[in-house]
Amino acid sequence: MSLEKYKQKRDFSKTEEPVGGKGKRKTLSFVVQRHHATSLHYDFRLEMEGVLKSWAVPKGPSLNPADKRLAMMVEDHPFDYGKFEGEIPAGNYGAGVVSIFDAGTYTALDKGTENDLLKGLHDGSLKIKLNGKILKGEFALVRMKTSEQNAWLLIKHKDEYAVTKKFNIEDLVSKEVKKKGLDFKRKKKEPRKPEVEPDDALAYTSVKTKVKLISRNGIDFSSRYKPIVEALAGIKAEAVIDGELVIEDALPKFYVFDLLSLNNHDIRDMDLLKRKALLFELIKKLDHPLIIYSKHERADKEEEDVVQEQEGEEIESRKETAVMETDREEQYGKKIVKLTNLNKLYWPVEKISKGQLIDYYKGVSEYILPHLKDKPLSLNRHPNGIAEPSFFQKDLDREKIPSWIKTAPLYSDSTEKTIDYLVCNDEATLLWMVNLGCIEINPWLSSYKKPEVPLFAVLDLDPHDVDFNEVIAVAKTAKMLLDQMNITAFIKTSGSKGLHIFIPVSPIYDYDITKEFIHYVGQMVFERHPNTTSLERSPAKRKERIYLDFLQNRVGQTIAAPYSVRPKPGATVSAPLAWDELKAGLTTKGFTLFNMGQRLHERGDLWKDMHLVKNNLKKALTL
DNA sequence: GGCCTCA
DNA sequence: TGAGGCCAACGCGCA
DNA sequence: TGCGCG
Ligand SMILES: [Mn+2]
Ligand SMILES: [Mn+2]
Repeated sequence: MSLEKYKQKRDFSKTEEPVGGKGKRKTLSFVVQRHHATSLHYDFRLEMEGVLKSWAVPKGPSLNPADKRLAMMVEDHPFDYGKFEGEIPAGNYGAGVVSIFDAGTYTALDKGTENDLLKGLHDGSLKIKLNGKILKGEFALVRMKTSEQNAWLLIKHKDEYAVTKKFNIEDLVSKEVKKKGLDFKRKKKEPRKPEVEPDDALAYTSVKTKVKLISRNGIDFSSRYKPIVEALAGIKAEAVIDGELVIEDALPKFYVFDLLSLNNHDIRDMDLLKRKALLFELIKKLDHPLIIYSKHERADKEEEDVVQEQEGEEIESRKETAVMETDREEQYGKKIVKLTNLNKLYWPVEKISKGQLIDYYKGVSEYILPHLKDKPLSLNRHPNGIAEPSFFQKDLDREKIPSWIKTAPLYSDSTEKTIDYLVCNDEATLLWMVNLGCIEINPWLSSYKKPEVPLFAVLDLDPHDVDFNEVIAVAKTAKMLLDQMNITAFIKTSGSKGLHIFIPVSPIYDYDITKEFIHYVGQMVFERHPNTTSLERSPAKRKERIYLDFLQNRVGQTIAAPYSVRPKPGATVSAPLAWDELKAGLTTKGFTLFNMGQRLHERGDLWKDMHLVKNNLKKALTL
C-alpha cells in the first residue's frame, strides 16, 4: 500500500497534517494517537517500510490481556504523521482533535526482522513488543476470520506489563485533552451562554428526534442548555431522565438521579433501585463529562460518583432489559417470521406494545388480507413507535428479505428504475411487515398485474376543523347521489379524522376515468354543501372545510386499508361501517385496536362482499 | 428494524 | 465493535 | 422554475 489513498483523502492547503516524510532506518517506531473525530477512537500505527501501517481502534488499546480490541486497518500514513498533534479543521477528512497518547519504539518478537513483520502483516498475524511510556510489552495483532478484510484484533500478551484490572484507556487521558476534543465538537454549534440559575429538569431523549430539556414548571431549557442537549444526544435510546441543571466552572452540568422511561417503557412503577441501575448503565455508556450520575435522590449537593461496579445491580438491570426485549417466532409451513422487540411501546402514552399490534393483525388477518391481495404496498415504517419519526419505503431488496416474501417489480418512469413492491397475500407476510414497524397498511387501488387499472374509485372526505356531524351529513349526501346512479358503495372511517367511500368498479377503466367520476360526484356534493366542503387542493383555501379529495385516484397513490391501524393517538383503526351507522354519536376515535375484534364478532365483516360488486361507471353517468 | 459503511 | 446513514416521489396549480 | 400537497 502506498500513500496514495492517504493523500487522496486530504486537502493539504486546509489541514496541517504532514504530506509525507520517511522513516529512518535504525529502529522502528510506533505511535498511538487519540483522535476525537465524529467518533472518539485511537489510531494505532507501526512503522514499516518507511511509512506507518495504521489501524483505527474504536476502544483504544488495552493493557489487559482479557481485552480483544477491534482494530480496523486503514490506509498507510506517512512517517511524519506520528508527530502530528492538533486540530484537523471542520470539513476536512477526519475533522477533530488529534493528540499523541503514547509513542516509542517497537520490535518484532522472536528477534524477527522487518521482513518478518511484513510477512506477518500479509499473513494476518503480527507479534510485537512495544517500548512506550504507557504501552509496554508484548502485543499481538491478528486479522479476524470474518468477511471484513480489514478487521483485526489487538491483544496484550501476558507479561510483566500486563494488568488484570479493568482497563479504561480514557482514564489515562488528561482532562485538558478531553476538553479540547469536546470543545472542538461544540465550537461550531453555539457560543457560550451566560450563567443561569440551577433548576430541576426532565430530559427527553430519543433515537431519532431532538433531545428536549424541560424544567419542572414546563419551560423549555433546550436552547439555554445546548451543551447538555448535545451531550444527551449521545444517548441512543428513548429515555426520560430526571435531574438538576447547574453551572460549575462556567460549564453547564446535568446531575441525573432518576429514570422515568426507557425504550418507550414507562418504568415509574419499577423499583427505584432498578431504575437507578438502568440510569447508571445509560450514563456510564454515554460517558460524558457534563452528564453526571448521582447516586442519591434529589440532594442539595451531590458528590460525583466514581463509576464503580456494583455487581448485583449490574446483573439485575440486564435482566430487566432482557425482560423488556422479547422476541418470538411464528411458523407458517416453510415460512418463518421473526418477531422482535415485542414489548416495545409503539404508543408510549397509551402503553400499547408492538406485540399487541402484531396480535391485533393476527386476529383480523382473514378480514384484511382479501383487500390487500395482489396490491403493491407503500410501507410507512415506525420502528420506534408513533412518537418518533417514520420513513417510507417502496423498494425492497430481494437479497435482504426472506425468499418467501412476494414482491412485484414495477417500472417507475420518473426514476427510470424498477421498484420491487411488497405484495401481502398471506398472514406470514402481514406479520413480517408489521414487525418492520408498519403500523398502517397502505395498498394501491390497483393490482400489480394491471397497475393502470383501478379496482376502486375512492372519495376521501378530509375534514379540516369541521364538526364530525357535518362529515356524516356530507357522506350521506354522497350516498344519496350514488344511490341515484345505482352505484353500490362502501364506507369506512379513515381511522384518523375522516371517512373513506370505496366504489368497487369493473376492471375496465383507467385512473383518469375513476378520478373524473369522483370529481364529478364531488362537485355535486359541493353544490349541496357549498359552505362546508371544498375541492381546492391548496390547504389555505379549504380552512374549516371538508376536502373532497378525488386526487387519490391516481397510479401509485395509496389509502389506508380497511382494518388498518393508524399511527395515531388511541391506536385507532380504519373501520368498515354500515351506512346506517352514519348518525350523531359516531366518531372515528371509537374504533380501536382493542374493540375491533368484538365489533367483528357482533357485526361481522361489513366489507366482505366488496369484491362481489363491480360497478359500471359509464352506465352510472348516463342515469 | 435491519442492513451497510466507515473508523 | 459501534455509530450513523439510509429507506418515496405523482404531477398539477400556484408564486 | 420551483414548492407544496396527501
Ligand atoms: Mn483516525
Ligand atoms: Mn384522508
